[in-house]
Amino acid sequence: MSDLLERLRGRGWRMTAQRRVVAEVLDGEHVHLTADEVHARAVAKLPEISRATVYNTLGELVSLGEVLEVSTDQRAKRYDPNAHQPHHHLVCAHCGAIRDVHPVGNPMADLPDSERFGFTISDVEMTYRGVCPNCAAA
Amino acid sequence: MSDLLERLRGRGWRMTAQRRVVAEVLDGEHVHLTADEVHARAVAKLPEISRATVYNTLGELVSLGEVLEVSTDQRAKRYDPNAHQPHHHLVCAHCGAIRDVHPVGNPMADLPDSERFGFTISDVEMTYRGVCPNCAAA
DNA sequence: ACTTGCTTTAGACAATGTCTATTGTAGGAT
DNA sequence: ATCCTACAATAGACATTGTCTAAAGCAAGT
Ligand SMILES: [Mn+2]
Ligand SMILES: [Mn+2]
Ligand SMILES: [Zn+2]
Ligand SMILES: [Zn+2]
Repeated sequence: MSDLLERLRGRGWRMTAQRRVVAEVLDGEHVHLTADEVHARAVAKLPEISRATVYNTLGELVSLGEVLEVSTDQRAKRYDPNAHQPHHHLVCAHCGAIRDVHPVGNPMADLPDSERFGFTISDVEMTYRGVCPNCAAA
Repeated sequence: MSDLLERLRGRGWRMTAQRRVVAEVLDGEHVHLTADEVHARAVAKLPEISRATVYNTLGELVSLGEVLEVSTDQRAKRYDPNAHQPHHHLVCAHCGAIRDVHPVGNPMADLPDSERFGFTISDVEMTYRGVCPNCAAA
């Protein structure tokens, strides 16, 4: 994720140990951690990092478009580093596991004019729900 | 909404003034109130109703399948009496206005097997976002 | 090395929701 | 009509998630 850090530095981001560990924690595929999960993992690498800094940094990464906020349940928001490839989510109703998915088709086109109520629509968010293989086995 | 009350009584629901006003508040189309909004409107009809009772009653109505919980933002959950007609939502990104919508097509079929990760999928939730005519005018 | 403005921090505060112990009451029994 | 009792309502403590503030720390340019 050092290309992310380079990009951020180029955008005037002051580089600190705290910001580096938050960026490191958010690396990977199908990563959708809550702020407190990010904090717990960041503390493992940098014990003195505070909760406020994790929230601040996540908020900045979201503003910069480098991380997405995802709400698949009504609990804590989740932070998704897969911000550069549009996608939707598949969520296990039992354990909460989240996978990135890419349905075919154009859901925008599926909403008739008569159902648009004069809105200018810019975005559709799809959440598939079901039971993951792990939970089905148990 | 007295058919709802009849149905509930038939299911063994003890009828109280509090439950009646909550059910009354939840009557209508495109109604998506938060628990505290329900409480405020219930208080107007029955000043002594408590916040806990509103939460309890909403939770029961959800369990009974008579009201849906909807989360279109990461703020408070919203309670939707339109529980018997499957639908999705169109949300104004500016003022939060919510409309019930019925897109055509079958979004379940739009998720290829290779993207299902072994899940047994039971449901899809779609949220269209845009700007409502009111907010566009201003 | 110095300076300065950005960053971090602890903890107070806020919003939303849950739980508990007590009091009240709906509706059936008499 | 009155009584009983299990179910419901209530106040307020508590929990979770997130925001804000004021003080202290520090990155990076000079
Ligand atoms: Mn994702
Ligand atoms: Mn609805
Ligand atoms: Zn699962
Ligand atoms: Zn609007």
